[in-house]
Parts: sequence; C-alpha cells; structure tokens
Amino acid sequence: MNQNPQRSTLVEVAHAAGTSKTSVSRFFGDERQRLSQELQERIAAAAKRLGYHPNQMARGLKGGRSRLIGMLVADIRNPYSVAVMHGIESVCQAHGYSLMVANTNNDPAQERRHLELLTAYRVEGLVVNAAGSPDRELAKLAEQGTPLVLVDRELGEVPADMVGLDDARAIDQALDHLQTAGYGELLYVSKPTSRVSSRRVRLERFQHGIAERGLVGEAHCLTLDADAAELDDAIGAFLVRPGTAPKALLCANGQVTLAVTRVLQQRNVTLGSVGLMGIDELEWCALVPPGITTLAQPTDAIGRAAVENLLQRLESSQRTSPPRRTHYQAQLIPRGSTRLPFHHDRSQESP
Amino acid sequence: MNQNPQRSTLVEVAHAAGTSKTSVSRFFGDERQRLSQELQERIAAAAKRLGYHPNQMARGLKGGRSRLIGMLVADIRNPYSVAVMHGIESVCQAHGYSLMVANTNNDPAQERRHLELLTAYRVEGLVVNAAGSPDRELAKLAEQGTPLVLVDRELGEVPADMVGLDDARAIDQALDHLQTAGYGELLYVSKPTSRVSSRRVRLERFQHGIAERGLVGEAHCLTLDADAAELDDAIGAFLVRPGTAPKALLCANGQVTLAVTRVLQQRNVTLGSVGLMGIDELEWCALVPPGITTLAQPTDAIGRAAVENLLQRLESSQRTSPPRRTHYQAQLIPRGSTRLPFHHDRSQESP
DNA sequence: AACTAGAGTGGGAACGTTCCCATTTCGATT
DNA sequence: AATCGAAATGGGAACGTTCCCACTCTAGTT
Repeated sequence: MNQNPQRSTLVEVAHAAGTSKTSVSRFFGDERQRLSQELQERIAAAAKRLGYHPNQMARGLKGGRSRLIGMLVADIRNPYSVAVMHGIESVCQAHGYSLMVANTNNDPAQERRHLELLTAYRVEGLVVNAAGSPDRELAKLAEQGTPLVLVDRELGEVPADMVGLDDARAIDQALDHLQTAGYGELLYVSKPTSRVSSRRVRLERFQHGIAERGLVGEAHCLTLDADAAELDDAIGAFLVRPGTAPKALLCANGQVTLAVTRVLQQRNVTLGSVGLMGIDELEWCALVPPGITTLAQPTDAIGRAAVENLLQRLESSQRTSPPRRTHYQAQLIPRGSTRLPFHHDRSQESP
Repeated sequence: MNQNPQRSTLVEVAHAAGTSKTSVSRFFGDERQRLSQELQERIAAAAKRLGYHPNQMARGLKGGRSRLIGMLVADIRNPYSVAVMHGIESVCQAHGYSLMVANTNNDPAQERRHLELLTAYRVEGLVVNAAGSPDRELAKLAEQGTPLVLVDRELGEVPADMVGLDDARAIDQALDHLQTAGYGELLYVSKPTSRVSSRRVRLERFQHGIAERGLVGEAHCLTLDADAAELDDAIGAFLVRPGTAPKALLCANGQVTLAVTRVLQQRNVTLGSVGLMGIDELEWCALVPPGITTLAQPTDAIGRAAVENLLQRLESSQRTSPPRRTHYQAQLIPRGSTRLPFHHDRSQESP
C-alpha cells in the first residue's frame, strides 16, 4: 500500500490526531491524567493507526535518562554469570530499565572497548563482573556520577558497591565439611587469582584454614584452557603423594569443578574415596555418581541485590554515600563425592 | 577539583580546541583524513582533557543509525541459547554493532514487552529465538524495514531469514545410529511442540523415521518444569513394557536430556543397556558414565550466520529479497550410552 | 462584575549529534 | 593576471523528543 512505511514520529501522530506534539508526548510519557478522555482516545487511535512507537534515543537525548543499565560480563558462557544476569534482568525489567550486556571474553582490551560503548549509550548504571578490569576508566566513570556495582569481585581503587559471596565463610564451610567427613589432606584448585578479589580471598582463607585445623593442604592455581596437561599432572602428583589421611580436592569455582571432574574420571578415580567438592552448584553435579558435593551460591539474589543497589543510588541520589558491600552465604549441598567408603574409616590405613 | 564533573559535549570540546563542532564531529566520525594533522592533535588533546565520549544516543538520533542489534531470547539459562548468543556477539562486535539482549522467560507477554523496548531503541536488526512469538508485531517490524533473523525456529507468517539445525537430518542421524547400535524400541521425549517449528520437524521426522526403518517407537511431549512426575511415569511405562528389542530414549534437546538422565539415574537404570541419546552437546555429557551420546549443534556457527545474514541485508540493502534458510548439520558424538552390553547381543534375548 | 484557580492545551527552545552547504586559502592551469 | 579546484574549515538546520512557559477556558470567590 504505502510504498515507504517509515517509522512515524510524535509530530505525525499529533497531526493525525489533530493536536500538538506536547499532548502526544504527555500521552506517552506518564502524564495521561492531564489529558481529557476524548483527546486521549484520539491520540491512542492515531498512534495505533500509524504504528507509532516512541523513539527511546530521542527521549534519552532530551531527558538525560537512557533507561539503560549496562553489564560487563567476563565470560558469558559461565553458568554463574548467566544465573546472576538472570536476576539482574528481572529487576531491571520490573523497574522499567533495559539491560545492555557486553561480554568481554576475559580480555582487558575488549573490556575497555565495551566499557566505552556502554558509556556511549549513556547507561545510567553499570554492573561489572570483569577480569582485567580497566580500573582507571571505571573510577572515572564513577567520578562522573554513574553508579557502579561490582559482582563477585572488588577492584581495589574503584569506589563502588559490591555484591557477592561471603568467600571466607564459604571456604570455612567447605573445610569443616571435608574435615568432618574424614578427609585430612587437601588440594585446592583455582584459576589464577590475578586481579579477581574473590579468588584471592578464597585462596588465602584456604591457606589459613588448613593451618588452623591442622590439615595437610596445598593449593594450585592454573589457567584451565591453556594447560590441560598441567592440571592432570598436579592432580596426579597429589594422588600418588604418600600420606596417611584420605585425600580430597576442593575446587574454587564451577569451571574448575568441571575440569577436575574430567581429570578424575579419566584417571578412573572413585569419587568419595578421593573427596571432591566445589564452589558453585551446577545442574549436572547430582548426575555424576555418587554426586558431587557443592557450595551453592544464591546467584539470583546476588543479581537482584546488584541492581537494587544501583537503583537506590540512582533514585534516592545518595550517589556519594560510601561504598557498601553485600555478602551472601553459600549453601552446602552434600553428596556422595565427600562420603568416604567404609574401609576408609579414620582409625585404619589401608596398605 | 571541578565540583560538577558532568559529561562534556562536542561543542565543549570544540571550544576547548579552538575549533568548530563540525571538525570535532569529523574527528570522532570516520573523517579524520579531512582534518589537518595539527587540528587533529588539538582536538585529541582537548577531548582527552575533558574526558569526552561521543553520545551514541544523539548520534543515533540524527544519523538514524543506532548501531544496535537486538536479540530476543526465550530462555537465557539454556546453554544452547547462550552459545548461539556468544557467536552473535562476536560478529556484532567485529562489525561495530552492540548487542541488546532481552530475555523473555518463555512468556509471550514479556516477549511483546521486550520487543517493544527493542524497537524503542531503534535496533537496526533483530535476532529472534522466542517461544510464543508475537507474529503480528514481528511481521509489522519486518514490514517497516527492520531485518529479522529467526534462530532455531520459524514463524509461519513472518517473512524472515532463518538459521538453525537441519532437524530432519539430525533425527535421521540419531535413528541410524540407534538402529546400528542395536536398539529397536524407542521413546522420543520432547517439550510440547507448540509453536516451535524445530520441535515439530524433529517430532514428525521421528514418527516417519521409525516407520521407514521398521522400528517400534513412541513419542512423548511434556513440559519439564511442570510435571516432573509425568516424565517419570512415561519413562517407567516405557521401560516395563514387554518387548523383544533393546530399548532406547531419544531426547529432543539438552533440557530434555538433563531431565531424562535424572529420571534414569533415580531409577537405577544402567545407561547403554537402555540406550540414551540427545540433541545438543552439553559440557557434562561425557561425565555421566558411560558417557551420553549426543548430536552437537554448531552453535557458534549458527550465531555467526544469524548476524551475518542480518548485516548483509542491512548493508547491501537487499532488504526485500526473499527469505533465506540456512541449515547446519549436527555432529554425532558417540558415547557409552548407546553401546549395548554384550549379553544384549542382537540374536539373543535375556530371560 | 471583576478576579482567581486550575484544568486542558499548545508553541518553541533545548538535548548532542550529523550533514549539507558555504567560505577561505592556495597552488596550479589557462 | 585571471580562473579554477581541491583541501581545510565552519555555520546552521535538522533528528524526535521533553519540558518550561504561555494561553484559553470554565467555574467558583470575592
């Protein structure tokens, strides 16, 4: 019919409805009550007929409100990140914000790039779960008035709210559980702590924790993707090391749990006789016999809390109040992988 | 220092650099070559000093190019969707586009809502992987000139490109594999086909396929979240049904595979003696002994193809050429779950 | 009868860009 | 010497909104 079905504008609707742009603007903004019933109907009809939808870009320009929340994710294929993102998204939506997600593939260069993009779209708030973390840029952003929330990891110099797991307590829970279950010699496996605060806290607490509890322990940090062989070697060495107490592996996060489980399986290790436990609950942990014990993070709560923090600063404009930290407790889900077979009873050692 | 560190604008930079907004615009657009070396340096310095970043909203307004690609995802927690999304994101990025993701939780109302939002931001193209699918709205969008790509599923009336798996061929591969492996009696488990074309194609091909091959078979569609009990019942009934040939289950997608595996494990079924196979490769499929046979989808390729399609239409402006369908082949990954134990040899039946 | 309040409406200037169209300068060509 | 073209720059009108500030009623108050 009409050869050029361009998107129509406010003015066109106004014209079609025989009124002014101001009234149409009021209709689509939140000021309908100011319009007479009759005018409202005319506008609604015209808008529908023309297939009009307000242009959010133009709105953002004038009003200064983009209604956009940005999120910087280190690795979108990590189930943890996705779960948190899910929580974030629902809160955003509930408050009329849209979420703009940028995946950085754990690459500082991409982080910087994406951060720039996000600010170019004038996101009103930013959730950051990044690796290398362009601190300087983030700090500048915060300074310019964009509220920031860090998820799972802090960044030393950046004054921002933080939401995450109570890492220290989680490690304590793990150690307590393993000790109670009868394991006495531990290997902690983590990705390199680099600049990720949660990894660092977990590692340190592990070191302290085993000392406090009189356990034998050792920690190993490695990049999983790079040297699969290294992980295999480390675990191999741990397993053959002569020792008196039952051995167990503690995995710093879900990705590590996956990698470690693969290695153990390849080595034909029976889970339980060698203990296995990981932070992060994954959908398959119950399926690998005899079930892998995990510490579940309340991912949804973490995501929600992140945005709620953001929105609070945004709306109450207590923008400059000091940074808050919110820490959630992990939930222990005990399964067979930390249950010693009978013959491994504490009082006896097999030859 | 400065009490009001507002974001600075083009004009401010121009002023600071002692030049006009046009030149600054040229500097940040792609027309630097038109500026003298000296002026370029002055602008760069001023911009840096003021911490200037172009406002993408304003750019979008004037130029009509939002540089935004939208994506409607039915379920962001589905690893398949995330994998596809990953492919999409990298191509977007490579071409200077940003991705705006909207998760619809399989809810038509949210789909509509989010679609509206996406168009409000004037996304230049749209990737759709939705459930209920507001066909009308999508059709209108397409009509208005926004390129559309459907992923994994088609929508009858919407004239749009489509990228996905060669579903029919995949089912054939599965049936061939199962038959060769010695299974003769099959149960196909799927979520309700409803309006999802890929599910429908797979189901129909299964029905035809077993007939063609002279296999005994049956299909069951159910919503996984709602009645976990129903799945258990269905599988139970299938397993006890008297039959002569070895039995196997075929799962229509990754979510089904997960649910089915849970049921089988709870029922203490040994995988292999009852065959199990699923579409979609999941990271844990190798870990559940003796390994679950899958048909892997080339998710990354699918995502990339989706955006490439979009960009082609966007840039070559062959906007009105007829819809294209791109189908990828699945890759069979054979594992223990479709390997019959010896005593199940074809020529004999156990008592 | 003049005044006020408020409800309903509209005009026009922003918002921060891009892009079309000048204008200036200067060396090269007629 | 007059003309031309190209290179380097700038002025100003859009883009589609919002929002401030009118303006016009009608009805109630003095």
